[in-house]
Parts: sequence; structure tokens; C-alpha cells
Amino acid sequence: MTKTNELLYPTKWLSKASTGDRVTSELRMRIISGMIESGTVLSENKLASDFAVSRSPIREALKVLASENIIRLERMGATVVGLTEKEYAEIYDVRILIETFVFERLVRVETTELVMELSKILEMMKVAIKYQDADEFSYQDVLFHETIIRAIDHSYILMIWDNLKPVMESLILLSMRSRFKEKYEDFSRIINNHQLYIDAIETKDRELMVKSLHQNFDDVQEKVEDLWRSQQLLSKGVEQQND
Amino acid sequence: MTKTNELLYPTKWLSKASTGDRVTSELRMRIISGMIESGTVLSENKLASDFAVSRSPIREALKVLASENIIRLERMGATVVGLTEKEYAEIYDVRILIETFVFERLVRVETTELVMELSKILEMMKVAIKYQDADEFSYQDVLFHETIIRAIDHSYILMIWDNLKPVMESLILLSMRSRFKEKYEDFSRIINNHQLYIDAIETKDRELMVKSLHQNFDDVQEKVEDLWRSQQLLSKGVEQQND
DNA sequence: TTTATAATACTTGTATACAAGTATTCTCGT
DNA sequence: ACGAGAATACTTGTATACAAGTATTATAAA
Repeated sequence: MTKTNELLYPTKWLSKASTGDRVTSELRMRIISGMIESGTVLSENKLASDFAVSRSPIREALKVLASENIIRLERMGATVVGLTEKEYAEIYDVRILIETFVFERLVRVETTELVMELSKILEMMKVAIKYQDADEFSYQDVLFHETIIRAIDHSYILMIWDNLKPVMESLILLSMRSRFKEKYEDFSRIINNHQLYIDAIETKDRELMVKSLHQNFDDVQEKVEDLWRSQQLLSKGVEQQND
Repeated sequence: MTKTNELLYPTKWLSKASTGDRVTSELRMRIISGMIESGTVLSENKLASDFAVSRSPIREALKVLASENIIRLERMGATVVGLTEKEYAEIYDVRILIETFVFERLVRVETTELVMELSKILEMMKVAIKYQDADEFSYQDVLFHETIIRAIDHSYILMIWDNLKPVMESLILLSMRSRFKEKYEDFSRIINNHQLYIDAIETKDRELMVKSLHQNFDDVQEKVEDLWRSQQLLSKGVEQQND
């Protein structure tokens, strides 16, 4: 067996989490990073002994991951679906869909408080860049979008986000970690895009909103390309371990 | 305790379902019908003894219902959220959102097979009306929309539907049951609306699509009003049982 | 009567046990 | 060598057991 002791998911984010949550997050990261390959059949019993826990938290994790569409629960075993380019495109379809909806609602509403909150998060992101903390940056990046979505107080839009968020979070984590190593200069552009986003909300300029949304989308497209690179690096690394 | 032996969810739909699924469906119906009132705190142990099953399937059910936003999992006990008018509006926001998206995709695609399939389902619905089978009608109604959504083969849009479907299904079931008793004449209009829907897809007429979508939306609004009536009837019925 | 504290009852999350079902493998008769 | 069927190993879903934590209640001291 290859060395899999190192956890991909930030341990500090799990301080109060249950075993089930830990397994869920870690498993998700391993699947999305490509460490567990697409097509692999997961067995509850095997996972339980691998993670040295009982089947209860494993079952819980598999249910969650199935609802996120990254595994498929079948009669015998759970098959890893993983994320192909098709799925990446689909995830961003949904992101554009719900963020456009949210924007449309925000136009009708007082947003000064939201803008304040977003500015704070943006400052946090800058600090994270300064100290090269990829995980913290990712956390704030996800929080940025979640804050916007929460602002319209729409439980069923939030439901969609809740389903999308964990996968988004994993993608962003993996992408940012590799970018901090290789494409550090990207971050000023990311910050600019987020600032544009805030401006759009502040001025309630629908046109600017659409523009910034799509710029963010394009930016995210690049993130995905980065992810492909990091997947390749990772699988190369695993191969090297087998030498 | 009031008489709760009768199951709200159609037993025949659960022929191959696990205990967990049965509990989930039944609990959902009881919450959405108003039989279990909003604000009620559900205890795993109490539910387990009420349903005469262990905590395992109950836990499973509560997790699912929480992800559907009809209960809230808290430190101690699960609080029933239920559906206020706000949530009804939000559910249909999301329905409009995804069905519009789906329509947009269908315009670019071969739809003859889909139209055939939908026509078949519509025939089924007519038969269900003829024999006054509210449950069968509801089943076909839900299937109609699911078939359209599945046609674009988009796993993340399908994910949204998967989360929305159970609640939709429950709403439609309750509404149709009361309509078959009281507003039988409604059904010809419902059938017409669905036919319009099919025509829109067939002719790829975007304008007609939007029109039929909103007609269907308006129709569904009425369903909700019916639901309120049926909730009131139901709660009156419960009160009468206490006499 | 009020307030601290101890006892009790209930809660969640995890582990383990078991039943029923489904693949896989093995063995035996042809 | 090959196919039928038995034996075996694995699967899921449910029940039960247990540990650790949290509310509630009861008791006792001020």
C-alpha cells in the first residue's frame, strides 16, 4: 500500500467535527485530488479498517459523498465517479446559475452591510496571500461566495450551495495549494476580480455584476486547469513512491 | 396519542425500499401535511419507538430530511421547520430556475424521443384521472418533470432535482388527493398545460416554453393553496379525534 | 425561598452484532 | 475439461451496546 498517512483536508478545520465528518472530508479530498482514482470500488468494511473506525461513520460519509455526486452507491460497493471535465463544467453552470439569481435579488436590497462584510473577507484574503497560507486563502475565498449567497436569505438556494460547497471547497483548496507554489503572481488578479465583485454589488450595476461574475468564472476555469496539473503531479508522486 | 396508524405515503411505492427509506418518506409526508407541526422537536429515541424500529434508520431519515431543509438538526433533537409560504415560494424559484436552464439546453438538442416519452406519460396521467387515482397521477406528474430534467444529462442539475423532488412529490401527492375530491374539473386544465409544455419542447419555441413554464407555475401556485386547505382539514380532523 | 451541587434521565456519535442477501470459489459428477 | 450446485466469503441494512456529553430535576445548605 502507498503511504497515505498524510491527510489532505486541513486538520484545523475539523476541530469540533465528528469522526463521520472527518472521514467525509478526507475521502472527498482524496477522490477530487485523484488520489483515489475514478472507477475504484469502495467497500465499507475496507474503508472502515483503512480509517480505523467502525462502519457507522463510513456509511455516513458515503451517503454524503453520493449526494454530492462524486461516488455512486450501488448494490455492492460504492463506485468512485470523480470529476471529469464534464462535471467541472456542470459545477460552474450551477454556480453561474445561482450567483446570477442571487445578484438579481441583491439589486432590490440594502447591501451596505454585505459590502462591509465582503471587504473584511477580502482583507483577510490579502493577509493570507502575504503569509502564503493557501488553506486560509481558500477558506476565505469560499466564505466570500457563501456570504453573498447567504445575504438573500433563501433557504432553497442555500440548499443548492450546501450541496455544491464541499466540492467547491476541495477544488479551491487543491488549486490554491499548487498556485502558491507555482503561480504566485495570479493572486493579485484574483483579488482584483473579487474587488470588482464587491463594487458590482455596491453600485447595484447589473452589467458590472454579469461582467465580474464571468471574470470570476474565467478565473475559476484556470483553477481547474491548475487542478489537472496538480492531479498529474500527485499521481506522478505516487508512482515514484512505488520505485 | 392520536391515531397515526394510517400511512400517508403510498405503500406500493416502497415495495423494495429499506426501513430507512420508509421512515424518511412517511416522516416527510407527516411534516409537509402538517400532521407533525412546525416547531416540534423530534427525538431519535421517541421516533424509533413510534415507528417500532431502531435508531439506525431514524438517523438516516433525519439526515435526509435535514438536507431537504424540512427539519433542522440541532445539538439536542431535530426541530421541524415545515413549509411556510416563504419556503413554497423558494421551492418554485428553484423549479423555475432549473427548468429554464433545462429548456435552454433542450433548444440545442434532438428532442423527438423526449417528446414521445412525455406524450406517453401524459397518456398515463389521463388514465389516472379517468380512474381517479390521485397517487398514480402524482407519480406521473413528478415523472413528467423528472424526465424533462434528465433529458439534458447534467449531473449537477439532476443533483438539485434530487434534493427538490421528494418535497415536490409530497406536495403534489397531498394536493392531488384533495383535488380529486373537491376540484375534479381542474384536471383538464392541468393536462392542457402539460400538453403545452410538450409542444414547446417539440417546436423549440423559446417564447412558448417560457409561457408554458409560467402557466405550469401558476397552476402549481394553486396546488399550494389547495395544500393549505388540506392542512387545515387535516388538523381539524386531528382535533375532532380528540373529542 | 433561593442557590449550589449532585443525581438522574436523555442526547449524540461510534462500535459491534446479527440477519438476509449476493458474488465468488470450490468441488464433484459427467 | 466443463458445468451444476454446494460451500464460503463478502455485502448491505438493522438492531443493540456503550461512552461521553448535555439538560433537567432533586436535594441540601444558606
